Amino acid sequence: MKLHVNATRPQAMDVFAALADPTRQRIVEVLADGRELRLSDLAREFDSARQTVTRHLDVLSAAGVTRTEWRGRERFTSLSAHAFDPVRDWLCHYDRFWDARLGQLKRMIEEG
Amino acid sequence: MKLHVNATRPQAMDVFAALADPTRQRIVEVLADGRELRLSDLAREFDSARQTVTRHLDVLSAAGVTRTEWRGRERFTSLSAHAFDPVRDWLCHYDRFWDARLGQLKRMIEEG
DNA sequence: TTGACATGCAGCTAAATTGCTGCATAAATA
DNA sequence: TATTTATGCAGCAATTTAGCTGCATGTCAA
Repeated sequence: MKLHVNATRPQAMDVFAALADPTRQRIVEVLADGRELRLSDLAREFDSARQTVTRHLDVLSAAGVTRTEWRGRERFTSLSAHAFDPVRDWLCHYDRFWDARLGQLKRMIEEG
Repeated sequence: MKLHVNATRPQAMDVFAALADPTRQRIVEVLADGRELRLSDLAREFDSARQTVTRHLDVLSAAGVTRTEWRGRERFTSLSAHAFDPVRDWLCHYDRFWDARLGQLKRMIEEG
């Protein structure tokens, strides 16, 4: 999926799309312990073509979930420190909605 | 996207997939103030075919994001009370990972 | 310099997704 | 009863996605 607004500030929807795939969820899981992994290591781990993993990493990094670092000819990928911030923010947004609704409900009850 | 495990307990991935579409995000936004809306009202609101909205509502309710209530021939949709719980849980899971990593880092520093 | 290795880029196929239309069905209403 | 209304179901076309292969490029090491 294309980035919703621009390339520098991934929106929650991009992160949702990035996480809506089982292979990418596995990638995130493998990276979750903080390791930096090479592209070909990931490909071997998942028993899938290197080019396939590349595409998934493109989606993840476009969504800001992962970061890429080049050392010589090797591409290392790790989880971004702010990987899931958009998701957190998105949840907060709707939590506010719900708090307001609970408030309403409370008033309705109190006022009979 | 098919449900990842079974139909009764939507996984975070199903919710991610459900929220990874702009039309469905708009539906969620419209429902967020707690209203119950009829199918045809939603279709009119989004200026799209009723059958298209039906499909989106199927995805959302399969992911546990919305609930459906029938009254006579009318189908009302509202946000589920636990709409985003899987997302919250998913975040908590990775927060634990990060806490553990911070703990490791702390120990490494303290122990030189 | 030469060979091996890590990766990118282009392109192909199968499957899933999103939008639509047409028609059938069931419920409310005149 | 006949008509309108709200919806479901089936199916079609365009787009996107996820997997693959083949070949080109660039880097390291002998």
